[in-house]
Amino acid sequence: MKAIGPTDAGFFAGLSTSLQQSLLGVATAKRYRDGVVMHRRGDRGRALSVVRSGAVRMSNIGRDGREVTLGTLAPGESFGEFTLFADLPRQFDFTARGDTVIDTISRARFDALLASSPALSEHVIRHLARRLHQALELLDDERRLPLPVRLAKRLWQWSTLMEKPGVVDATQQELADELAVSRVALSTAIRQLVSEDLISTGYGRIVVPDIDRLEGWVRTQSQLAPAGRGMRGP
Amino acid sequence: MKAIGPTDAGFFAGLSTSLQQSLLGVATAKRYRDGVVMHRRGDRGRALSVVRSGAVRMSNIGRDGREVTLGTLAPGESFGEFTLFADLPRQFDFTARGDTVIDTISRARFDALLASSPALSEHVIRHLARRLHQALELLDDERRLPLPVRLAKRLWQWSTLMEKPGVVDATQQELADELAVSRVALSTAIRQLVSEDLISTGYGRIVVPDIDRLEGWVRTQSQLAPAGRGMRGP
DNA sequence: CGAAAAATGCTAAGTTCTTTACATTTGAGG
DNA sequence: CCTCAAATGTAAAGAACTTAGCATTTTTCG
Repeated sequence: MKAIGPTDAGFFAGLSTSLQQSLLGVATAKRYRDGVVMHRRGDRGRALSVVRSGAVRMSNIGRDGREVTLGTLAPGESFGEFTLFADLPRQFDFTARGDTVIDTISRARFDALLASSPALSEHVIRHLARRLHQALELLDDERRLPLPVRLAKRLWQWSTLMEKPGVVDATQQELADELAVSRVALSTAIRQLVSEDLISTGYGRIVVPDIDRLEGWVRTQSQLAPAGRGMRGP
Repeated sequence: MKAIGPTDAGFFAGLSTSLQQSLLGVATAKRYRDGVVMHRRGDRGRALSVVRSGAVRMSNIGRDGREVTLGTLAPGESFGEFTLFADLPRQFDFTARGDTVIDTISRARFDALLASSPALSEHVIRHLARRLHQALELLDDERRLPLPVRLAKRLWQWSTLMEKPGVVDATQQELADELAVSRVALSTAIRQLVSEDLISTGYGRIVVPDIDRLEGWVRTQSQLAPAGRGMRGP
């Protein structure tokens, strides 16, 4: 899965160039190979991390020893906010997916910048609010939408982030993990989307021939007001 | 469901008394009767709301017209952060549950205070980080834990918030909505907890005789490091 | 090229949850 | 106290998903 960033959810999105440079100036780049565990649940390291390249998988281990994936962070996206802003230990395991480079900013350095820059404060607030919004939407989707729609939505989102828009490089097992279902269930959902000509499959890849049409289908199926651009009140 | 606040997640938790008073000073109290819809998805009203008494249910309407509850906010908890900090429209419908009083602070007034108080800024950041943390934990729980454990966890959390600790006043239908399962499935889960002597049932109520034991059981079943007080790194 | 590894396709049994339906119990209000 | 509405208990059928297993296709790499 090669993604390009930064995305809307990216930590730097909407931040002034000068502040971006201040932050990157105090950041340390670290490189991780595929599969390397960067942080474990419970760790108390205090730092904000931004994915520069590659991807980071957030996961947890169930009582039966199996991993449950919570999501994958694309370049531009960040993690470690809790260790920095809420003084909480790491909530999940963080694993590099593919060769991955992470920019890390220590809490001390971040706090120093934060103290001297109200604009950065505002930005962090906006960033956290957006992240929370996304998390709640994900929760809502998982409760409300049938699997094929959830899959389509995820594919739509990813297809726009990929190096080649419309080509999602991920195995069915990885997609199944992302959606927290079995590979068999995912396979069935894929078949449905294929039969509607919304996607086509390849070896280790899904191709979305018409991203806009997929988006439209998702909107129809989830049947909610756009809520992105949003409707005036009464 | 009568709860007392403010909780850990409450907006005012950890905020200095003087700032609390400044905020409440510019707040407007509004009263809603049981079942009244306060905001609808897509509304663009910009204000932060804090539950003073009663409760607020967040929900959404699926394509088949049925409501899906996302959670219930107890006294002290807040909503509307997105409209204030991320300039996003309302994500859900907000409905009063029982007679409910809400303190509302307009965006303009909040921003004014925010600009003049770095301490408030810090507080908002901490608050949002905590909320995000909770949301991700909920998502993780939903993916990882079987229904009886999820139910037990919710009951444990609620039982500590209630007016009478250990007594959760909610119907099985309401609990089922909270957990996004059918009443039949919830009933089965309740039976399991009852058979382990962790809870007992009443008419419109669940009684938790030993909250600590319930907490211990949940921890055993979810089998994760405490992560609250948390383990040093290597 | 050829073998091994990885990924997909598919089947079948078993589990969990939903839907629907109805009987029973409990509490509220006249 | 009595009636009715609300809440609970339970059963049966069906849908969705899991688990396990194996065959087939595709890629990788010696």
